[in-house]
Formats: sequence, structure tokens, C-alpha cells
Amino acid sequence: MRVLDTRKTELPMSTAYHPETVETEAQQYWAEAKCFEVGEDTDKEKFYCLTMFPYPSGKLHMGHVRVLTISDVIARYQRMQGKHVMQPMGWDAFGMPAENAAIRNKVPPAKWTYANIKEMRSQMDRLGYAYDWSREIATCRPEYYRWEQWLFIKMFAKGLVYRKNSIVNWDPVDQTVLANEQVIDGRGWRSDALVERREIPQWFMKITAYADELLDELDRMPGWPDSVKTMQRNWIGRSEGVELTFDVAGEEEPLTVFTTRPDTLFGVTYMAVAAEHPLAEKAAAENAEVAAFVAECKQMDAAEATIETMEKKGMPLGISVIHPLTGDEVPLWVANFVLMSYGTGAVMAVPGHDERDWEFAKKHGLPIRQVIAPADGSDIDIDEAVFVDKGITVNSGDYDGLDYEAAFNSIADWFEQNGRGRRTVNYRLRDWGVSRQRYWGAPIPIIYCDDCDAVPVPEEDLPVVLPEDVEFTGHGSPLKDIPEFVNVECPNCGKDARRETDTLDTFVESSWYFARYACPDNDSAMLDERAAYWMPVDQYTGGIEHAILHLLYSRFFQRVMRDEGLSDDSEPFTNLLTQGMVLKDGAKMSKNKGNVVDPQELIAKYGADTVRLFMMFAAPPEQALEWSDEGVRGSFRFLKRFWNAVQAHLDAGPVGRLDVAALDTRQKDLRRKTHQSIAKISDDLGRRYTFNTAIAASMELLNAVTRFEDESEMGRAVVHEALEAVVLMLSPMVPHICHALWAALGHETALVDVRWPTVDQSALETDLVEIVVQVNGKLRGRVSVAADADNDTIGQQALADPNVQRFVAGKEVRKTIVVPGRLVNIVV
RNA sequence: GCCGGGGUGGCGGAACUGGUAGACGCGCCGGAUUCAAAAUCCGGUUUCCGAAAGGAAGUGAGGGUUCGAUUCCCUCCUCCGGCACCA
Repeated sequence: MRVLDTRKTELPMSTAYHPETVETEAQQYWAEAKCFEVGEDTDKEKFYCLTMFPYPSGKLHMGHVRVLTISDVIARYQRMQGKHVMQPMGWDAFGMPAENAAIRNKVPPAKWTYANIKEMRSQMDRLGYAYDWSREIATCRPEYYRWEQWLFIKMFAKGLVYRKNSIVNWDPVDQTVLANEQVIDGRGWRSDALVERREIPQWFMKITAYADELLDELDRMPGWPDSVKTMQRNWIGRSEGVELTFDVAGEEEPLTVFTTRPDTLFGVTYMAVAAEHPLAEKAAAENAEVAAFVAECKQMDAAEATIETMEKKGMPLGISVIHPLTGDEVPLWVANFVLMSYGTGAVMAVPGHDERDWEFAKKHGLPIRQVIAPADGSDIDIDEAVFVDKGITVNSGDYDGLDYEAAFNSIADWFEQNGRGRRTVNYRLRDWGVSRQRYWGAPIPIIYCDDCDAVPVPEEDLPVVLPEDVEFTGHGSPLKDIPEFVNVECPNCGKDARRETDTLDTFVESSWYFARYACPDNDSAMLDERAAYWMPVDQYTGGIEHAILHLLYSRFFQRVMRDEGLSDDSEPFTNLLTQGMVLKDGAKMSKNKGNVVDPQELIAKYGADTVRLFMMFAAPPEQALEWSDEGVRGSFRFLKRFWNAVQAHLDAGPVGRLDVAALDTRQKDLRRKTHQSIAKISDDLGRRYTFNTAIAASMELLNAVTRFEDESEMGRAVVHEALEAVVLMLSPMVPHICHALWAALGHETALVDVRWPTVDQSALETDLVEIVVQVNGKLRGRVSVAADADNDTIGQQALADPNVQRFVAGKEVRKTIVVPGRLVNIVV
């Protein structure tokens, strides 16, 4: 047999697999040759490969390693396809964890962040990622955030940013604004105080101005997963409906509501407003019970998930609303599930034909009226079950007997003709609130003057630099206590004025960093012609948890930059791959659960290639990956086998030229396997992104080589071709070991500059194919038939199989289905 | 609650366009090597019946379409992601 067993080969010590040596040498070569630093080469096809940049939280965790490796595999594969590949890396460096660490350790957020960046960058280098570090970005650097301050000012000038009141979680004890995740069961995480909803003025970006464009373009984005596009469509939530005004008894101001179901208007039996609505406030002033209820409503956190899952509560305000068509009075309620920030803060309730209204009416004994009947004429009992389908109007006065469309149109017409409403489009999408009452973020470039109101900082005064050397207590933003920061002259009138101390949402930084990687050093413009060369990103990789917010904000910002003349592109990311989480024992790795696996330890023990290989082999990228220590050992074993197989082949001496015409059957079989594998793995890596099956196919090919016992000249030549193919095809996943083995196989050119292997179609040809034979859909036998046999011949051969005969004998063959090259199904 | 995704051997997963369910790997069992162990190599491994040949069942549960369903449709269970201040 072929000698691949280390025991028998007695290899010198120097040829054993030592990952650390191999990896250090490869990494040194890449660094010294500057293999991954790229300029703009218009003669080559560019490929921009990008991973969502990490938050510098301290050390890399397995989730990072997974997504970084996925992106690296794609980058390296595309390079082998001859593309001009850029893969940059940087840091989403502003954010809350730095403030929390500052409170805990008495270290300024900046210092903590820069230390983490240093640590994580060295970990990334140890993993062998093909990054162009000359383009590194850290969003907390003024050179970076000055340009988003600049864009903010441009948007201000265009009316794309504006200020309005909105609700935050207020911790009355710590006197600070809390993030949703800092509110636990309605209480502050540190103070344990009951959180209040408080309205404060905040800055908003008008993403709704682009709502239709963001929605429509989704239909022309084939490189994005359908699931993400569907989530974004639903998030934008475009609905066509009617705005209707209802008079309120004893009030000047009418109540405006939006509905997509004006056909159900005659079924309105009550109305409801949010606790913050002026009518609720007014009633609260006169009625202690209402006041208590309104106060209770304000004492819950602002997250939609909380509001949707909590008990639906409400209370009549003692105010009547006049039904515009019947003139009937219906009661006005205040309800905890109506949101002031969504639509008009008021809703009309049709309990007969809306699930939530029906349950609320049942609970509070409000009347339920049927005004829609099923289109098929069947009877329903509206007291027993709600009916939400579209149907035919009944009990609707002059509007009876109409289908949805007719009823919608005639009622909408009436409101428009009487000046009491209008057809309108409503979006679930709300404008983006970007103000954060926090220190560790990019300062909002606004100055408040008593005379001139909010004035943007003049362009020439940018950046507004965040002071980095601060004492951080956790009680409000330290910026308020820095007079040199706060006290400024009004750029308009020169009077004493105050600087804005709120900072920008960190999603702002991550909404344009991808374009800045093209020109990170430009200090006179946000973007330049290099961005035009590299954008859009050809392959973007990141967690599915960003399916909506980050990806939608980035699509919005790309359009803002386009309309500012900075880019010709509307969409930032041509292809999107969303990777799953890394789990251990079925749960997300987290410090709380104590199930964290540190990549560092594994790299020290097995090397970076083993860690990379396991990550890519254990699951396809979109799926959650279950961690397994045994699986890692298996990957290490495979790499040792791989190494030893190549070494054993080399030890047997030089290899002659492959003469395809001189091969015997078994040599042809191995060569067919080689080229089948090249075809499959190319497809897995280039189209399907199923790295797990690509690795499995490489293992199969290596197993075939190991089992192949043929020391003849042609036997060794066929083995040589197979081993070279495996080395090339595994190299995107395990670049270090392949770098070393490629050189050992006698090549002068470093693997990183070698092209991907090509399929020799003639090697795939075969004379006989195996066909599966079924009887009534059950597997009963296999037959070997000529590859070019016609269906009749295949059918007859199938019928002749002895075991097939056992099930067919004495019965009439009713039908024979032949799937060429695959199977025959005989139906009796 | 709403939106999106998943559920296949003891475990991770494969089956790409409706056509052989379980590739590849882990684990386990048996064997070789070893004084012994580790490491390594060889063989086996969905479950049940059977000495074997072979047969029956089987992809979260139930139903449907089809010559044929892990794949398509309906109902349900369950786990995960998001829900606008975690990033």
C-alpha cells in the first residue's frame, strides 16, 4: 500500500506538522511582501469584500472569528479567481460598553477603547486574515467623525435633520437616560428605580423621505437574501389608507386618525388615544382616576415588544367623539397600546373587524357591530369571533353591499369632497432619532443661541472634537461639566451660546464607514474618486441581527451621500451574506452563562488553521454553529493527515509528467474524482458559499488519494495532480498550511498569487453510470448502464434486475418513469 | 404580540431544480501497532426483524398534492434573531 503512515515512513522531525512555525512563516511572508495592500487598478476587475466591523469590546470571541473567517475565505477565493480584492478592517469604536467599563474601572473610555483595538488587531493578525491594514478606521478618531458632522450640517441645510420632542427612558435616581437594554422589568439596571418615560427635544434624520425608494429598490437586489428583504419591506410597512377627522364634543380641535379600512367605518364603536395625547392630558387634569392611569402608562419602558405583549389597558375619558357619517356619539378612551410616536397618536376602533379592538371591547363591555359580511355569503356571529377578512359592507347605511374596493373609494371620496379627510400613504417606518444623552459618541455639531436658536457649527470649525481625557461617573454626560467644551460664541451673532452636549447614535458611524475605507486618509473631503472605484461593496458579511437597523440606515446614508454628489451609487452592498451565531450547549456564548470558549487558547494549542477549519466545517455560514471541542480535535487531525500525505508523496521522490492518454482505469477514476471535486468545490465556494461541503469534498478527495495504491509513474503523477488540487482548494480556509505545502511541492510562486485550478472536462467522462431502480417509489435495486443508453434500454435493464423481479413478477407494469442518469421508477 | 428564520442518527451536519435520506466529520464499538498507554492506521456504526440475502419504519406533530416529498401546500408545537437607545 502507499506509505502514508507516519509510523512506517519514519519521517525526519522537520517534516512533522508544527502549526506555529508554519503559520508564523506564512504570516511573515504576507506582511513583508505586503500581499494584501491594494491600490486602484482600473485594468483589473475589483472585488470589495467586507465584514461588519467589530465593536472593540476587549478580545475576539468566537462570533468574531466566524464572520471574519467567512469573509476571508471569500476574499482569498476571489483573489485566486484573478480579481483585484480589497478587504479592509476597522473599529466601530463609539458606544456604551466603553462608558460602562469607565464606571467600573475608572479608566477613560478612549484609553480603554484604544487598548482593546490594539489587542484585537494582534489577535486578527494571528488568525491570518488577508487585510489591508493601511486602510484601518477607528470611528472615535476626529479624522473620521468630522465627516459625519460635515454631512449632518449638509443634511441640516436640506431639512433632512430636524429637532422634535420624543420619549426616552429616564432613571429618576441616577438622573440619566437609559438604553432599552438597561431597563429590566421597568426598573433601572443600576438604581433599581422605576423608569419614567420622559419627553425631551432630540435630533432626527428624515429617513422617511426615502421610504419609497428604499422599499422599491429591494425588488432589484438579487444579491440579498429574501428573508432580509422581506423584513425590511415589513419594517418600512407602506400602507395605503385614509386620514379621517372626527369632531370632538366640546372641543375646537378635531381628532385625526389613519385607517387602511375605511370600509369598516360604520363599525366604529369607540376611539382611543395615547397617554401623551393632549386630550388625555386634558381629561387627566380634571379627573384623578384618569390622571392616575395616564401616570401609570408613562411608567413603562418604551420598547415596542413590551407594549405589544403587556396587558391591554384603557379607561374612558368622559369625552365623546362624533361619528362623521352617522352623527352618533362614540366614547373616547385612553389606552396603553396606542403610541403617540406612531401616526397621530389616536386610533378608531372597529371591534367587529380588528383582532385587538375585538378583545379590548369584550374585556370592557364595549359594543361590537358587524359591518362586513363574508364575500361567500356565509353567516358569522360577530359576538363569537372577530371577522378580519375583506368582504361586503352591511349595516353601513348608504354604503351597504359594496366590496372592499368600492366601499374604500366611495367613503374616501366623501371625506375628500367634504374636506374632512384625504387618501394618504402611511409608513410604519419612523424618522431616525440620532440624539444620545451620552458622552462616548460623536458630538452633534450644533450650537444653541438664545437669539438664533439651533445653529450648525460652520464647516471650517469642524471637527467638533470630543475631549478624551475626562472623568466619567455615570451620572449624566461629563461634557456638560466641561466649560471649554460647552461655552462658545454663536457663529451667527457672536453672542454667548452653548454647544450641544448630546452625541450621535453609533449607528451613524456604521452607516458610511464602508465608503470611507476607500479613502481613509483624505482630509479635505468625505469621499473621493477612490470611493468611486471601490464602491459598492461586492460582498458584505455580517450577523442577521443587523438585518433591519444597520442595513437600512446604511442604505439611507448611501442615498444621502449620492444626493450630496459624493457617490453615483444608490445601494452600498451588492451581495449580502448573513451568518448565524456561535452556540455552546445550544445557547449563545456569554459570560453570564459561563459557556465562553476563548479563541486564543485554541490557537495556542492547535494553530489558527485548525480553528478556521473547524469554524468553516461545522455548519453552513447562515446557520447557527454548535461549538464542539471534539470537532476541533477532528479538524486538527485532518490537517495532520493532510500534511503527512503530502510529505509521504514528496518523500517517494520526483514525479514525472502526467500523460492523460497513458492512464489505466483506476488512474482515470482518481483523476475523475479530482476534477469532479474541482467542479464541486468551485461551485461551493464561488456560488453557494457552503464552505462545509467544500471541505467535506476536499476530505473525500484526500481519502481517495490515501487509499490509492499505485507507485507507478502515472499513478504518482495522478496523485500529484490530486494533492496540488487539494492544497489550492483548501487554501482559502487554511491558508498557512497550504502556503507551506505549495512551496514544498516545488513551486516558486507563493500560493497567494496562484490561480484557482480548472476542470478538465475530458477527465469527467465515464462509460457506465449507476441507476437506482424503484418499484412504486421504493428502492429495490441498482443497475449499471451505459452512459448514453436510451430510456427504453434503461427501463428494460432495470426490469431485469432479480430483486426488482420479486416485486414486479405477476403484476402489470402500469407506468415506467426514467430519470436519465439517476433512477427508474416502475409503477405496478 | 408582530416580522423573519430553523427543527434530519448518540452529536455537528449532507441531500443544490420534487428523484438513492444520513455525504463529510465527531463520538462509540471491534481490530492492528505497543510491555502498556497516548498518538496513529484498518473495519463497522439510523432504528427494528433476520445468520445472511433481504424486509419494515424513519427527516418536530398531524393532514394534503404527486409515480415519487427532508424538499411544495395547509394546520399546529417548539427553538432562535429583530422590534427603532446593545452593537
